[in-house]
Amino acid sequence: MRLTERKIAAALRRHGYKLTPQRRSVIRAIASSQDHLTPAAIYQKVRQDHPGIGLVTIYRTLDILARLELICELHAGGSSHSYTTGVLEHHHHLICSNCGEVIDFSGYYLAELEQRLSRETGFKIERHLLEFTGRCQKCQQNAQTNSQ
Amino acid sequence: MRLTERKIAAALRRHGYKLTPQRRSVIRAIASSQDHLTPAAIYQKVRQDHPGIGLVTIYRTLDILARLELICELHAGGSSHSYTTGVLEHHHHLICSNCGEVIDFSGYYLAELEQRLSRETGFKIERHLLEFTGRCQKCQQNAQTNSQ
DNA sequence: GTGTAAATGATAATCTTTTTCATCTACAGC
DNA sequence: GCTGTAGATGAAAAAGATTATCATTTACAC
Repeated sequence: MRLTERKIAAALRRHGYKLTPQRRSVIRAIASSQDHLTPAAIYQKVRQDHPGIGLVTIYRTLDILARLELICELHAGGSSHSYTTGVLEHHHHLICSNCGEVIDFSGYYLAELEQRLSRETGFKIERHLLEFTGRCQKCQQNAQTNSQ
Repeated sequence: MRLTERKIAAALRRHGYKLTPQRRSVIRAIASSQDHLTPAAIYQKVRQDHPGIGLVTIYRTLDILARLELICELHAGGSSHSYTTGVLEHHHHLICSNCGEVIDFSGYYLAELEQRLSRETGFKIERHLLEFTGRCQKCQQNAQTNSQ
């Protein structure tokens, strides 16, 4: 289940951050979209409400939200990170290398491997990142059509 | 088993790329190090042999080598990518969030999950990225010492 | 209300990576 | 061994993404 705008805003306050209209707007932009958005895309969306907002504020807000794990950061191959609403349920990503579509999946746990690694290396594991990259169905079909 | 400098060089030639001293030097820098190196670090190493080399050449060479999968690209959290010798055996990364140490591990295959995802989403999966992040033993000990 | 610590926005700096283009060179073919 | 040429290089600058600085503004605890 995805976090709602209200829950994210409340969590922000709870952690001692001020709830400014700008931050609220950034949160709304992310929460209202199903996609993973880059800072630049969020900037565009937020400027519709706040024409004067600075890109800096976007970065700062994203940084806080990501640190609190209220949004989820995606390290796709591209030049820029992107973000989406945090989820209560842990999940991973499947990314189309052609069109960039991102599908979330979950239900597969790496706990066993994590324990083994921890035992063998002495690491205290905090996080993991699992991403698959490939061609989505649509892009496979397009590629076929174009080459025939 | 890691690829050697000679094998990488040969593969480059085989794919129709010219084997310039600069490229050879970049390959040597990567192959002679156990660590994952950033483009900037490789630049520093290579300049010892080729004082006149441009950073651009490093980027171009890394781009080719990564595309041919002769070296392996790491998307650590940091601001820059890093690279290490390609390996014949598929592997994953365990990264210390404090000191940046990288440990490779393998022997855990995601084939089953990959098949399931492919079946459920229609994706043709090409690649995956699995990274664990945590604190290495040394950094855990240091943290303890400092806080007492 | 009011004071203050935190947040904002403008500007500029920084850092990584890419583009452009004139010059150079590895190497295939002789 | 030469030589021609496609491909590679290096210098410089552009392009992007992100971060730092700082004067001004504002949310909110009291």
